[in-house]
Amino acid sequence: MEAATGYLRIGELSRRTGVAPELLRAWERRYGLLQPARSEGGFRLYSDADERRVELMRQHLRRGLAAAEAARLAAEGGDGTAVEQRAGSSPELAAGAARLRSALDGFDEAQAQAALDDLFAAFTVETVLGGVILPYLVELGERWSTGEATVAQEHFASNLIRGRLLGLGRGWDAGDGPRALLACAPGELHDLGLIAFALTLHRRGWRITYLGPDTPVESLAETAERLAPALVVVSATSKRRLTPLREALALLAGKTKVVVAGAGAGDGVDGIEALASDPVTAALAV
Amino acid sequence: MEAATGYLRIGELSRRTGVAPELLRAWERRYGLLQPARSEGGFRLYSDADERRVELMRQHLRRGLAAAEAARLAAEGGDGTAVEQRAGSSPELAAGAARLRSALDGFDEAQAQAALDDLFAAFTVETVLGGVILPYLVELGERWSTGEATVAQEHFASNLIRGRLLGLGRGWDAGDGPRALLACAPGELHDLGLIAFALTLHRRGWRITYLGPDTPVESLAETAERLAPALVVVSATSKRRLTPLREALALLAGKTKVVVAGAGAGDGVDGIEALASDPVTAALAV
DNA sequence: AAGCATCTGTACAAATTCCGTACAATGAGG
DNA sequence: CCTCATTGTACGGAATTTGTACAGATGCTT
Repeated sequence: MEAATGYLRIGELSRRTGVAPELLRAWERRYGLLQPARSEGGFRLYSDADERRVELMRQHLRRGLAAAEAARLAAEGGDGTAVEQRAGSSPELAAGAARLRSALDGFDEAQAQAALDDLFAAFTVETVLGGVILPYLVELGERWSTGEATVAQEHFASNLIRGRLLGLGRGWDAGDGPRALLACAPGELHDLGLIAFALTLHRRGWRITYLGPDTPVESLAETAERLAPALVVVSATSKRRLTPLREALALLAGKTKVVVAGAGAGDGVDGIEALASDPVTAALAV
Repeated sequence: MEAATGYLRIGELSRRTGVAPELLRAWERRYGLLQPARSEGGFRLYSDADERRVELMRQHLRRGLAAAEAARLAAEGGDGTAVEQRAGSSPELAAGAARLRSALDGFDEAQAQAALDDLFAAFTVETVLGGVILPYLVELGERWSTGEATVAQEHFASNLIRGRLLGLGRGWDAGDGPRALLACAPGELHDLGLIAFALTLHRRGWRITYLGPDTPVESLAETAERLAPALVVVSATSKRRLTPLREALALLAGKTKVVVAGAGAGDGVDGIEALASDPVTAALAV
């Protein structure tokens, strides 16, 4: 990290951020995004905060915001991640998350269901997924890997949440939108992230065909052949679940658009695009 | 904090929702579905709330509602500004309630069932009962008493809902919890509140014996004698249905615990305890 | 002083959006 | 069968937004 006093000139900032100098000046002039100090001779001297603002600006642009709006948000220092924004701006969401967590940790089904009820009642599905459920699952995974959480806990929580999410997905293959075919890679059992992704897609108008965890490639290919979906998504938490599928997926990708998702997707496999790690943001990007 | 809402231009909103820009403008002009802010040059700037409204609109369209109707519901349900939402308003639950109400008012059974399907899929029984169904029944009663609703409407809605609730109650006699015996007072025909109460009790582990509307005291006493329930509940919407039963109930109360419920229960009758007016909270209190 | 970086101001072109109006398909009602 | 309302879509000229480019002058480093 750069020292707080380390001032950058425009060329260096441009190199670091990948934004052309002309554009940096345009953003300053048009939106007041940056207010760099000046050297004696008039050169712009950017601080670390300026660099952060540029990164934020780029994030917002990548998500499709207009430059003017992206600049407005970036100038306010708005954190780019929807999760933290929402959790930070809403004590109710944080309270609901805490309630859910303590109920699940204590194997208290009734409390957990009630907490989920309140959350879904007060917030949109996307907000609850991205702001509570997915973060909880990540945390649970970490606690499991460090031995803080038991297998039983993980199963209890997963099954309860899976039931709720599948309930939300009722009728998700109806309608007239494009169809998406989703499945976990062979051997992969963690399907909650994929379900969250499917839910978000459905709420954007997609029809969903969900094959579930541990799906053989043949089944996937066969189903894809029959349904001719607009998109096929394969999810895996580890890269080693995907590498054996390279050839089959490449073959499939010749006919339909195929993407990989989940922590194992990395930057994509053999030219097949990878989705963002956060299912909700990923769905918005499709 | 206003920062949470990033403003989208029409192209990005179109990409995210899959609705053509022309159509977004048409919905705005024809139904006032969206009221986007404007950039200095006149470009539309949509908020997160607008995006939610479009999603809702699409959901309603997918279920076969006419565009005008879908827009009315979407505007109603998605009305919440970020602030209002955080205050505890409930977009999903409210949207479902609006859909149910509109379907029941229009004698549209399929739509009503579909709305109930979605509600029960997304929320627990208690939440749907307490948050949608019972409030709707109260409102319907008021509209009926002011002449805004017809008898036919009230019957149609009651019967449809009764069918659903009794369906949920299938097998509520099984289990090994304490037993509750429930009946409406003689002359009393409104049993939906009592059914809601029974459902909630059952989900707390109770076994239910339900005698239904207009139950003679003798039948009640007889059944109580035979089953020896841990609790007997008598429901009535008007006090005058209960007063003739005072002696019989007092006799019964000597052997088992007896409570009265419903709007007619008031503060209790002759030392017999009354339940809270809201069946769901009442059941939780028992 | 040479060579490169940066400054200000203006300009431009591609992409996007605006608005009003029109049109085609659909279905309900007379 | 005809009429009419509804609803999704299309067109086309004008305006806006936004990334990029250029010119001439000045600053910084070797």
